[in-house]
Amino acid sequence: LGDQRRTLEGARFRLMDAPKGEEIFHQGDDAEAIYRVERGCVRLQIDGKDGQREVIAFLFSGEVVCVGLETHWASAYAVTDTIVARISMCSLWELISRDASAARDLLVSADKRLRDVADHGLMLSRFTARARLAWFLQWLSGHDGHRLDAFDLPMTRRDIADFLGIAPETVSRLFRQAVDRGDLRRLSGKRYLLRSREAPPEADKPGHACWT
Amino acid sequence: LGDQRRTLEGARFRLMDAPKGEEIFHQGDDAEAIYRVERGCVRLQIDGKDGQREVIAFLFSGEVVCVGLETHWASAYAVTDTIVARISMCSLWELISRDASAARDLLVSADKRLRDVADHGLMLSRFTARARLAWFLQWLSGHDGHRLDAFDLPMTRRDIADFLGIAPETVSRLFRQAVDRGDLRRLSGKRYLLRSREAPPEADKPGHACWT
DNA sequence: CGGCGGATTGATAAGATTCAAATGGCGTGG
DNA sequence: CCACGCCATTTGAATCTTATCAATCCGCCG
Repeated sequence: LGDQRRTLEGARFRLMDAPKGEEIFHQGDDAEAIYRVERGCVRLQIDGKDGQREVIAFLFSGEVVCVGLETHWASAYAVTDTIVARISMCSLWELISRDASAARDLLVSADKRLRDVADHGLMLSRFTARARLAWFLQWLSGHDGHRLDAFDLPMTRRDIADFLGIAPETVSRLFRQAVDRGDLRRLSGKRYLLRSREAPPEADKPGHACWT
Repeated sequence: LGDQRRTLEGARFRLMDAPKGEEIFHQGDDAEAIYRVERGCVRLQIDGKDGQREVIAFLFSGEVVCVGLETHWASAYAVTDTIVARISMCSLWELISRDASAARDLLVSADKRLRDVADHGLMLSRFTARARLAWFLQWLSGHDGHRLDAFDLPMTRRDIADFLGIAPETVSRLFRQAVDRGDLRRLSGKRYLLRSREAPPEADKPGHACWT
């Protein structure tokens, strides 16, 4: 969907439905398959010991879901109604031994995920709460349908909070601030519009350099 | 060194020295090779725009250094005097097309790294500064020479701070507290000893459940 | 022996969390 | 179709952790 050639094209797979909120697999389960998101949004998360959880990533169409080749070390949930392509491990290994370029594609995909997670870590290390939300919204607005910067926010405040490493209340407050400031507008329901970040560079007036 | 069979055994490589502090490769450079640490300690980091940086990981003997298959999206530095095996990209692709199990090993290694980085993110999301240091010390004490829990701390306070996402001053304060509390002992120079975390479970006396 | 950079320590302030309460939206069932 | 109830979200106030700034100390290397 969109990509010229999808990762793992050529592998045997089975399409599966996952209604909103449903668990696709759970941390600790045997990894019997890997998945590719065909439609919708998937949330990857690690559950800590004290009920705390970290949302590692939100995945959209075309992205490969692979967190553990023997045992899943994270859980996957459908954020919206979702369709995933399930590729069993034996299909996967079969493909790899048959087609070296598939192995390469998979490595590239794994490296991309690693990079994303590392960037996520950079955000978690050093960003202020406000910068975190800005980072998230700008990332998201580049992903979805992105017609004229409008985008959907299918995930809950809690999901966002656990992704950004801040409290849900803080997320809420920052949303209000962003709207009040005019950086964010709510169009309807879950649909939002982010003020273009390529604001004219002559905007030297103090107050917000880029609202990050 | 230690592993039954090393990842990427069978690939052509060249051993290279990297004296303490030296850069092995830099973020943004073309990825001409991947590396395997043979001896010493390597630090992976991402440099942010404002001079801020995130230390993604510290790597020890046997671990594969791969952050970017076309362009390095992170930098690698020698924390101690280090020897790395340099495996050029063409050797790598050649190996993969020749030996599917090598591809599998590499995927497993990439997945392990991803898991580590995701765990790192969990720490960055939710842990208090004190829990971060505990997490770090316990991880490190399981890695190094680990004779009787004694271990080396080759990295600077600044490195640790950037790895844990806290200020160097905070790291310093927490070290003092851990030593005062008796959880950590300095043996000599960079050598430390961590109090066994398997403290008798009958230790119900309030004060420190596990000092995390 | 001197000097330089990393490490420590202290005081202060800012940011975010926490707890608690009120509000709102959404789906369900009447 | 509307009313109800539940759960997510919002809002407020107090608190606490940690960052920041600045000064000093220490260890190491030349």
